[in-house]
Amino acid sequence: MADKVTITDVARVAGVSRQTVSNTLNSPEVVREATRRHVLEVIEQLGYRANQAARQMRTGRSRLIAIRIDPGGDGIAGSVLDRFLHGLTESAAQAGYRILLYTAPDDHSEIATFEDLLGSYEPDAFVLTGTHHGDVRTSWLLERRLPFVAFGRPWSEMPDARHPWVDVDGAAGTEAATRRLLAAGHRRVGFIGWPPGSGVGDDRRAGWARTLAEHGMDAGGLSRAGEDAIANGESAARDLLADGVTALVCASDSLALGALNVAGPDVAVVGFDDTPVAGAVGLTSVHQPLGQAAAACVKLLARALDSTEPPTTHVLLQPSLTVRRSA
Amino acid sequence: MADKVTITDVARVAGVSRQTVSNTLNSPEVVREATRRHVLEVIEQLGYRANQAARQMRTGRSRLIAIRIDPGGDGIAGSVLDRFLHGLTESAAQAGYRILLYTAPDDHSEIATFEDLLGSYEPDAFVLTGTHHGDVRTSWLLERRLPFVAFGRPWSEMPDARHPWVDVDGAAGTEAATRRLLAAGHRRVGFIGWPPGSGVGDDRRAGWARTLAEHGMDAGGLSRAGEDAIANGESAARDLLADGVTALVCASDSLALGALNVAGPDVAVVGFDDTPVAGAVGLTSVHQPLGQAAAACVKLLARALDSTEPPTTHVLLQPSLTVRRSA
DNA sequence: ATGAAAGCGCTAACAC
DNA sequence: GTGTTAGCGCTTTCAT
Repeated sequence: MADKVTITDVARVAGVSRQTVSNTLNSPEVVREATRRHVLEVIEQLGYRANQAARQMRTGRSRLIAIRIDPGGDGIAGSVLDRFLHGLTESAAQAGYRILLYTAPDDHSEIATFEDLLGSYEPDAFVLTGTHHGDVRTSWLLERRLPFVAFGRPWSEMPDARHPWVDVDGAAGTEAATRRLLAAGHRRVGFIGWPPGSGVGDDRRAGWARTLAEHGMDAGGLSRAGEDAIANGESAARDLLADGVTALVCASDSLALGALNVAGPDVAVVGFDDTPVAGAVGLTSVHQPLGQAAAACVKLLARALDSTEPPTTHVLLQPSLTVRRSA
Repeated sequence: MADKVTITDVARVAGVSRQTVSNTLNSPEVVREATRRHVLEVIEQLGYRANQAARQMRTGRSRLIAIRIDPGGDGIAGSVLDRFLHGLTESAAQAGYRILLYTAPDDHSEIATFEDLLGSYEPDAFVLTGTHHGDVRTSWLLERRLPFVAFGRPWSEMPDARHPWVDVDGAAGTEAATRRLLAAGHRRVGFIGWPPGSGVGDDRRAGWARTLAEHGMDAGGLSRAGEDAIANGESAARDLLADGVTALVCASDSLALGALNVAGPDVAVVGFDDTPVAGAVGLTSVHQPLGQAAAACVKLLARALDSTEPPTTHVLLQPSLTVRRSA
């Protein structure tokens, strides 16, 4: 029976005032050791849990972190967010926060949702994903000094785009992939990416290009597919293979899957994201430490939420290569 | 500037009392038409949003629906929950609810989380997924008369296991798949499923078996793989193919993927769930209307939350067949 | 149809 | 170190 135990009940049973119970929970150092212990026991025994709504009214803190969930394109990339979300929920719970979900068809609607949420549920912070050049969401939040962290670097030159972020070093991932291909004896290693301008895509391409350069090779075999789709990976791969390329580094598993479809057994292919599809078809892929990324987000948020002047902090995580049949 | 507009501000600007504003929102029929309109205008103009915490304290309703998020096995099935979650968030928002996430390693921990959540954030309802025989979670919630809906039928004979649920007719899905294979001329259609005892798996097998029976064929080509994994699909398929089967209906995309790996181009394969992987490899698969399922869950919950004595209601949705190269 | 008063559970100030 | 007071924003009686 966990029925509505209030702080008054705890105080009565423990034989102290309500305030002492509150202090035991929120400012333990101000309560005498013996009292503290006793109160804690009663709390345990009664199964008391502080009511969030009441606490929120008084403190203005909801202990809620909001994040957008969207069905990612072909669903392949979607699983990345899925895994990140799980890690986020877990890390947040450990830090005493819960995750609140919302959707939005585009960035401007998302801002409208910010306003809605802030006025009603009052989340303490937001986690942004898929940030991009000139992201209106970050500027909106920054202007209002609302706490948030971005999963993804701010791909922008704007000086005020300084905010906490967590990201995975994409270039390091494609570098590892390229190195492996080179070590396996491949001399013509191509890259399939997206059109230039996307920070994430450019970063991944850079890792490939710089590794070839280090080996005194020129980054000739480059193909920019259109948007992230299997069909685009197929046509891009066809072009490069006709060019004499024998190994392919791809900016995503979707593109890699397309490459795999048109590549013979001797062609090596490496994808990016290590999505479930990669495991299913035996595709070697760059793996992102999503659980760690989520934990880092929560850590940064907790820090920003506790100190008045949040220090801008960044965390850049290193990916690893999950090796399978394809390379 | 959307800074803390309270009901008092609206009342002052509109020249009415606070209650009239509250009534306009919660009992519109009790307010005179002209007043109502005016108040609504002021609300809009001021960007007022009722504070949830305050409302919750008074009414005891949080307008929060909680659901567990877990990284599903090989991640392939995980994308099903992902899509469902998105639909749920969207439908819930339309009904004035938000989705709160939590994790739990097992069913018993999940019950502990119920208690925790109920004592602090007080979600109005829970959405359960992956219900199974003798599910302790449903009985726990039922005993305490806590509102919840299960996505998945209660696969149990227990008479008190009566609660709202939404599900997709798995048997109808495998029936459609089997019919298509038969129509394409296949005479030996096998089935790859899981060990008996799982409600979901048994249901999907039943659809295949009854369709063969209708055609006067015996359901000989049956193979029960172990748990849901590609490797198990491979070995099961090998056995059946050696037996002379030319087409395979599978209980999941994971199993189907395994079948595809060992099947020649003339063998037809149909998966289940229409996950992103299916699209990627050209696998025909049974598609579940996840968005509709989510909407139905919210509808059932909203009904249960509004009437005192919640009528147990069920919704059984029909799947469709997404046809691709594999069949 | 509209207004006044009370109180949900909690914690920041301030007294003791 | 502990108890008392007040009030966060809202809605539910009850009076007008």
